Amino acid sequence: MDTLPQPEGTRLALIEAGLRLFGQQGFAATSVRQIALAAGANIAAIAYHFGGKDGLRLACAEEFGRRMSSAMTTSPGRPASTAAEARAALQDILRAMLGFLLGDRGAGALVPFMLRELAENGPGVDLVYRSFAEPTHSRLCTLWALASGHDPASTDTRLIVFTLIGQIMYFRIGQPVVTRRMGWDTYGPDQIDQIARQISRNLDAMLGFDPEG
Amino acid sequence: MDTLPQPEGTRLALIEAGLRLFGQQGFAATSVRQIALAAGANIAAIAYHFGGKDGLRLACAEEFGRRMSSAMTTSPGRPASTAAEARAALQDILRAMLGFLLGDRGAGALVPFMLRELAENGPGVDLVYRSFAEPTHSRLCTLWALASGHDPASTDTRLIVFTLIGQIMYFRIGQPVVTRRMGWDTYGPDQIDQIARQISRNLDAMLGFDPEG
DNA sequence: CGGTAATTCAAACGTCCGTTTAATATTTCT
DNA sequence: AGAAATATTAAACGGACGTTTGAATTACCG
Repeated sequence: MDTLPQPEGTRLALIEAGLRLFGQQGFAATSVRQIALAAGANIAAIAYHFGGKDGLRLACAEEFGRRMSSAMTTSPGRPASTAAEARAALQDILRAMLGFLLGDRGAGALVPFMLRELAENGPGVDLVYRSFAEPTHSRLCTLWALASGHDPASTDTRLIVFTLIGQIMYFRIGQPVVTRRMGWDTYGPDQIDQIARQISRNLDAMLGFDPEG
Repeated sequence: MDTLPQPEGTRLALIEAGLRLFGQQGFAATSVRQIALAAGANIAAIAYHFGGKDGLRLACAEEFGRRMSSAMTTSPGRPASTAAEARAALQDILRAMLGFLLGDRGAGALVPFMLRELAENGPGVDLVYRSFAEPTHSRLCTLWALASGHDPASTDTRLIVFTLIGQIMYFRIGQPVVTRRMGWDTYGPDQIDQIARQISRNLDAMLGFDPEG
């Protein structure tokens, strides 16, 4: 276990192809030949650099963690100290999460890879947890506690935050169901805005905040 | 396209093994040999009865739809005509959905199969939609409209109902993340109750209903 | 420059995949 | 009972899989 330097060259190309293809098709349904072809590398390069297909999967999870961690730390937002500021920060974070999960820019192959790893309960779920789920949940717990006046460490607070996250995540995971029922063909900016406004209203309601008053 | 009689014997055994294994491991990661072994049938039986592995997958989706439809129609509940009744009916349905998705009884292999098919966007997603997602969403829209006084067919109503569903679904899909963060090893009756109470509180808040008053 | 290590490559490895075959067993019906 | 349809079986098929091999190439460094 060394310090995980940033990969480059063939290594990086293989990891990026793996992130994309594993995310699109799943681990079992993706062949090493397909990955090598997409990366412009030889088939044997996967065994050479990562020891095998499973090793590449882990390397992809590590790269996911690396990029996600840097994405998390570069968007701290201004610190909230009052309940009103905390509520505003919650709105901002939830909106950003929705854009990250549903939008087509930025996230790229990261979100599909994460959801696959989660659904397949693969070896990358640990890194998904540590680099994305836990930090996000923690920040939201702190802000919720500040905005609502409750204990940030209580069971109820942690559950409430999961209901907030779940509302957002489902619009991505259940995308084929949602778009079909809504009569949309994809999530465009307008659709994302509509969803965001609804989630924002839900948050206000859960906080007992009346935006009209 | 005949009338889809209930399968029996080898056919049924293969379908049940397929529902279970496809749900546990995913379609691509499950071999026909494994299915035949689990069903106590010969390998060639899959090709004989269903034309191939893909045919078995479709047959599993049809069986899923059959069981889900019957499960949906046998729990109509008493019809709601007032806002208070509608709110109570919403609480009941959401609680039942949570138990169905998180509990270990009844659902069996159906829920994992459904979630896999959804995650892989497989050919069964259409049947999942028609036999589960659409009927459930429709009922909830009607009840929400009655409970809140809004239009059951409006975009906002349909979105709100998806946020309700998403809160519940995420506790199943994100189970490894949730249990780890909550310090639980699984979802027991106590944990499900806690989650249900929180979702119930959220619903009340979204309806502008004050349970203390 | 020469030598050593690191990397890439075409080719082949053995294994498991989904499917097919052809023979046998079972059921169905006259 | 006997013919016909249906179902099950063991065995083999060609192909794709992940991996390994050993030589060729490239990069690094005294």
